[in-house]
Amino acid sequence: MIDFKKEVVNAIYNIENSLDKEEIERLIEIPPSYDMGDYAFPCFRLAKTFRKAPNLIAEELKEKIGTSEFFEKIENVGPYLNFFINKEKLIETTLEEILAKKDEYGSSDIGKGRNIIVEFSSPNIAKPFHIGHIRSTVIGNSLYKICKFLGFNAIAINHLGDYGTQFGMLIAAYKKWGDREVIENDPINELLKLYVKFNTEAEKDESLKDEARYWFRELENGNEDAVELWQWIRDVSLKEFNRVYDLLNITFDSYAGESFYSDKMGRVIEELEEKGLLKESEGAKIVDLEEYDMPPALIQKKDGSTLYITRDIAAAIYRKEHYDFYKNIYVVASQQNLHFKQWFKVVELMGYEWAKDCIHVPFGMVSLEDGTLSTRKGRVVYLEDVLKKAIDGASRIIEDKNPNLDNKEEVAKQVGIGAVVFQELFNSRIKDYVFTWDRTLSFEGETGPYVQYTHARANSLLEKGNFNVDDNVDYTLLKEEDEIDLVRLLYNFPNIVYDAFDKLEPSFITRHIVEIAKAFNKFYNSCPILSSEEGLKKARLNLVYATKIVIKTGLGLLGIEAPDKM
RNA sequence: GCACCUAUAGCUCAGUUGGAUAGAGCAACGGACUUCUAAUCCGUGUGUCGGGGGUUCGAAUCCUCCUAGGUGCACCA
Repeated sequence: MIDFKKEVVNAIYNIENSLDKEEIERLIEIPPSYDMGDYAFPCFRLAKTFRKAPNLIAEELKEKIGTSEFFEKIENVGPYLNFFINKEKLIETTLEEILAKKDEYGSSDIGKGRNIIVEFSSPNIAKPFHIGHIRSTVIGNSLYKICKFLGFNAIAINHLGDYGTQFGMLIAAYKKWGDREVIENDPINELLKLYVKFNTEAEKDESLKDEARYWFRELENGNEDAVELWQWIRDVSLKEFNRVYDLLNITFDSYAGESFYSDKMGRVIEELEEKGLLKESEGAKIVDLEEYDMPPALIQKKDGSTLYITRDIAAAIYRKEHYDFYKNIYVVASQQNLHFKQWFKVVELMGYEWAKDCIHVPFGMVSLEDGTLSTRKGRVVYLEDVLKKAIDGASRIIEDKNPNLDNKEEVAKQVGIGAVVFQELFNSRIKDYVFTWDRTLSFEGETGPYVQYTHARANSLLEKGNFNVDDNVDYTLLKEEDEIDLVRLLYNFPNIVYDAFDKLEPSFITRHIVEIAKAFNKFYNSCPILSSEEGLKKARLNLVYATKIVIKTGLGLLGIEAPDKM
């Protein structure tokens, strides 16, 4: 595929060698509107070296630059040198590339032979899977898919919260009040009840907390009774979680959670000791990070048991040894910024150069209209309910608009889930947001269903037009502004995918495929396709086909399906 | 108290490494289905880009101070 930006760089470099190619490339920008050009070179930077007004420089450059087969026009406007891409070349190179590569369009092999770990979702066992968990789950899944698409060997790890003092509480509570059968029937809710009851009782009776600590220690020491109970609780919880993962169509390569590292902590503590990093403080063992303006990292409690941070360090070391990762990515809420900063620093102090390859991908909080999520205060929205309501909503609309659709249930599921996931990946990760049913169940405007609908429309055209791939197409017939605008967006798709990877920001892709859908719908409304004369019809159908491919690929990278009919 | 994050149209948000007139969706109003799926398209926008100061030829974007909201700061995860 022709790289037009590179051609701009070459054209400028050939006549002006006071700047190197990298610098020219950095300076090139995209004008605010297409009628000003596709690329622009601002001459302000040269003004200093030449001691001349930038608009004069632009004028001189224009004189010298001549013509190029890649650009139909090069103009100087004020201090800018504007490049207008040769549209015929743009259309031809883009559509040929997409038709040749199909669902590989936008992919690459830059990650070949490299392992990237993406840790995401990581819910706590025995607690409900609620709307607060959706972000890590959906963002992580998308990053995982993006990494794979770029050729990396991506590894999805669900770092289950299946360990810690809370399990001591659960075991203690179960021993006191638990009933196996009742729990089997509705595991999460019943376990949650036990957990809540334990907490309220513990407020009255301090000794309960000692009991919890006792049971957690027993669990760490391998007490058979405790381990059996823990395993059972883990199993029933995971079964519940899997219902949601199935709905979302998400799978993991590993469920090695906190418990997996329970026997790998001793080594970390010894190593920290050997390297002289561990200090005794108030009976606990810490790594002092004062020098780095951070509170100390608490590695071991005074009762000898370990903490979250110890497990994360042990996990990172294990992963480096086991997967030899190129990057080790954690999709975890921004509340834990400090936690990650601390233990990344500890790993660095241990002398591991790969500390720099550990990356925290933070995201903002979800709250409800009446306040922050709080399981104990009953302010909770279950993720499964959200997904089911979205599916119901999609179902109703299908009944209304397309009651003769074949596989209505399947499509309702794809559209409903698509709406929720898309909404989740539409804004920058870092923003907090308030969950509202209205927004989640909206299927119009910049939404998942809008993009899916566009895809279905494209597919319908291809079916009715009996489209089949044919190399003998005259792309020069595509002259309409709406056609070219659409092609421009398709042309940029690979760059957008790369940016999404580079910034670990799936919303770049979400926004771009919305732009593509908008451009397509505009084209659809302004250009007749099936009723055009044969040559033009063929060229337009190829454009429709290319659009369908890119939308489907884009949605796929977000973890959203693209039904052919809806 | 200290640290980090956020602040752009009535609402929800884009705005790429500073650059040419700050853009979408929703909501509101008006228009387009006997014609390729109207979950669509077209039209209508008087924004102190939270406020002050600074750097720069040029700032929503960088620096600084302030304001508001959020989050985090030792035995939970």
